Amino acid sequence: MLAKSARLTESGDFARATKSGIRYSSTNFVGYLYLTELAQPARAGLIISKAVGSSVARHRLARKIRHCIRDHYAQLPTGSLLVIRGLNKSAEADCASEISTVISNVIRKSKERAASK
RNA sequence: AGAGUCGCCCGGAUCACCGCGUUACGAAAGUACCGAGGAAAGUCCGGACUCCAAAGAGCAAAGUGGUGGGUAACGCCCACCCGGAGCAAUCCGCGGGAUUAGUGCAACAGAAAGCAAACCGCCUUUUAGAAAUAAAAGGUAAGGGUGAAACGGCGGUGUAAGAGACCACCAGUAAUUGCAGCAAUGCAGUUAGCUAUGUAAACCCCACUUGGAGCAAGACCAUGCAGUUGGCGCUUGAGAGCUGCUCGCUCGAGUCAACGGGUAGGUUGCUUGAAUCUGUAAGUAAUUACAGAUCUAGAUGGAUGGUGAUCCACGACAGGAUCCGGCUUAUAGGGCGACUCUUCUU
Repeated sequence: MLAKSARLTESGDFARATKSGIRYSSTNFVGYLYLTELAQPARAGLIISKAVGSSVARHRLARKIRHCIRDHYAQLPTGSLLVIRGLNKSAEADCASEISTVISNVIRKSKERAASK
């Protein structure tokens, strides 16, 4: 789970991450990462599609994803905004391995882009 | 032992480590407590609470519909009545009014579905014919066939054949009397005319109930902006009081429309309540009264997850969002109690 300071809470931040951030898609998840110059800790948020299932199914998926993000939280750059989107089949997916590849790929892509600038 | 009916309860358990939400303590690190459901769901009823100045009247509209009781209230619950199903326990009912307010409808089939009717059949008379029979006129609702429903039922008298035309018994309707019951209603009797129905989830009539909007209610604090044009008005009253109309009442100097511009962040409401548990008393019961004990989520991008171990039946439906009382729907599996019927043994 994530501490309160590590959560994305405002709709403006969500819009910035999903529209302007770096994107990486796997079969069941989409990861967005947006880098800021702010000196505050990295923050993360979730978007779960209603196609995942009932309220219980969506809640369970959100808990699993939050848990996985926590394992990789230390790798995130300072001031970055991370958004994970859960797609319709993601309830049956193996969250732990898939989320870790998504996060590592999105971090790698952001570093490549920073280096190319 | 088998078959069945009804009611109630549980809804994986225990431990360790890491992690999350509120609250309390603490300077901090941190520590401690508590942390989803029987349906949290559908949002179908009823309330509490908040706002609409106050919540007035009539019509309209909507809802409810056996009787009595329970309740803050209900379309809910309990008991009883009536009708239906079942051998029974028990279950089901959208259960006011269809002579005595009125209008309408009854598909298909059938001759005929509210007043009038004869398809087949039965009977009589007349005519034709040697006869079988045919035709015409009339009588007939007992029989056949149709239908969810067919003009009370069965038997007899009677008759040309028939018919409540008449008789006995039975059923039903209306009026009425007595008894039982708070009542719905039941039981017993008398009289009458001799008697067709369904539909009110058709209009309608009767009785009772209902002002509107909802916690994104409402209150407070921040942040931010820019006006322009047109209409109607300033006590001879524009407009407002968020229901369709009318009346009444109140406020009232600005207001309405179009175009354009701005903000959409936080605090509060927010959980002690028609509360839960236990006991006693009243009541057939729903429920109520009293006493004692307990404090039991309060998030706001929204808290319950991960890993490991043990046990078993290997875990269904499913996640709070202002709060209660119900209803409805979903639900793997398991447990308890009461009752009915059948069979066997003593």
